[in-house]
Amino acid sequence: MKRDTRMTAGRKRAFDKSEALDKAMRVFWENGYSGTSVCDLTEALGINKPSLYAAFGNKEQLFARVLEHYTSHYGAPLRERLSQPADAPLADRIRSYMLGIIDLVNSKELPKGCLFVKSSCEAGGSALPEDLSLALQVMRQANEKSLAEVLEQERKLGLLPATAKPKDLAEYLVSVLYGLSVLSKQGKSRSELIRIVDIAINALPTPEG
Amino acid sequence: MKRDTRMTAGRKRAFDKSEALDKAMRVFWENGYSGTSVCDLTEALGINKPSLYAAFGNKEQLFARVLEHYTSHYGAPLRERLSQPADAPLADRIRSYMLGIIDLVNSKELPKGCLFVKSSCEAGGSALPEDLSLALQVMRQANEKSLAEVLEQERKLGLLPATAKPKDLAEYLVSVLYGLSVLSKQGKSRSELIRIVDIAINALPTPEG
DNA sequence: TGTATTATGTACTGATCGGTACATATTTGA
DNA sequence: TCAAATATGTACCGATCAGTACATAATACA
Repeated sequence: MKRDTRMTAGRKRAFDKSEALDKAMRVFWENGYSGTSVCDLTEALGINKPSLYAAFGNKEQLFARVLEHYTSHYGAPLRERLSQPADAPLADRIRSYMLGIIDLVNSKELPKGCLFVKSSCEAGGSALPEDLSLALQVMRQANEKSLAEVLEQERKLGLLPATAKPKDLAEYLVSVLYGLSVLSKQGKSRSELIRIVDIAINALPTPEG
Repeated sequence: MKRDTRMTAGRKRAFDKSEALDKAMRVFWENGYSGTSVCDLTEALGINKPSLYAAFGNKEQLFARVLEHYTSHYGAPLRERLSQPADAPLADRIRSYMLGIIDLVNSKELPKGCLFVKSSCEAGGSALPEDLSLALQVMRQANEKSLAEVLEQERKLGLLPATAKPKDLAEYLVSVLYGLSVLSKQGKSRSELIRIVDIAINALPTPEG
């Protein structure tokens, strides 16, 4: 069954599995889960259906791996901007993080918008299998928690007022980011999105005042 | 062909057309355009397919009417909160407007989230017909424009600084609202969403400062 | 009471959906 | 060179998709 790096008997896979995963991500990102057919996927990947099913299980399992791939390769790496130039002002780091999100949801080389937001919008009804809705829920909680933890840390360092509520602030920032991804999907330009960020930053409380 | 109010010969329609439209809206709101089948609709409406096609054309035309119904009956009426108690502070009116949106996207009697945001996320790819994507685009521009016009009016009245950019502020507010609808879909409570609004309001500039 | 007109219910269409059976091709290890 | 194992390509499965033909029922008007 499990092959990947190990060398066992059998014909070699004629396509690169992680390249295929990235291609599949773009198709789902473009058309959504229920808007993507298995034929759409096999055409984009240049493989036949049995190869896809052998490599990834089925459409639902493939989408679950796509979500993993998306967050680990595209979403999560941006989070280090929140703490990375440790001597930079918090507002600057948050701005840098949000600009990173803008470049992700408004890239020329990727579908517009955010796959995670798009999938969340599909969740709940019959369009998305329940297991995938649950997976999204888990990812959302993890993302929100990591953001709130960064802000809590900043508060302890005195870069946020003692009265600031990191969880609420995190949810606010997430709300703006979600909105940016929808606006990007609707055709807004990078500079327009940046102007939104520059306004949104003003809502953050400062230590003195 | 056209009947509606006029009295011509022929069997009477056995269902209320506008009630049917509202029911159809809820189905699309729940499952999205590509996630909703015509059978889903006929079951929810309690009618047969020929009746649906005779009354609304086809799936795409029905969805276009659903979008109209949604904005005119649920979205647009909230906008008067932006100017209505004319003596109330602008921030209070904006807050009231945003709370109205929260109650819309987080109602117990309606599907969670915003049909408009959900549909926008489906747009672009092959999941949504191009004509519907265009219709969404038009609705988005109208909504944004009306919001910006209110803010421009306020600026002229001196309730916003002369340097304020109504268009940018409108896009910022829209961004937060879009985010709220996604967060509501993800399960956030009304009180959590209100806390986000109360933070978001802080980003608005005040005349003196 | 006809007759034209419209709606309804049944039953169907071809196309596409997700998924697979099966024969064939290719690889490793014995 | 042979056998076990894995991948590929073709061709198919039943289910569901959006949409419709057609016979029947009900209504307004003459």
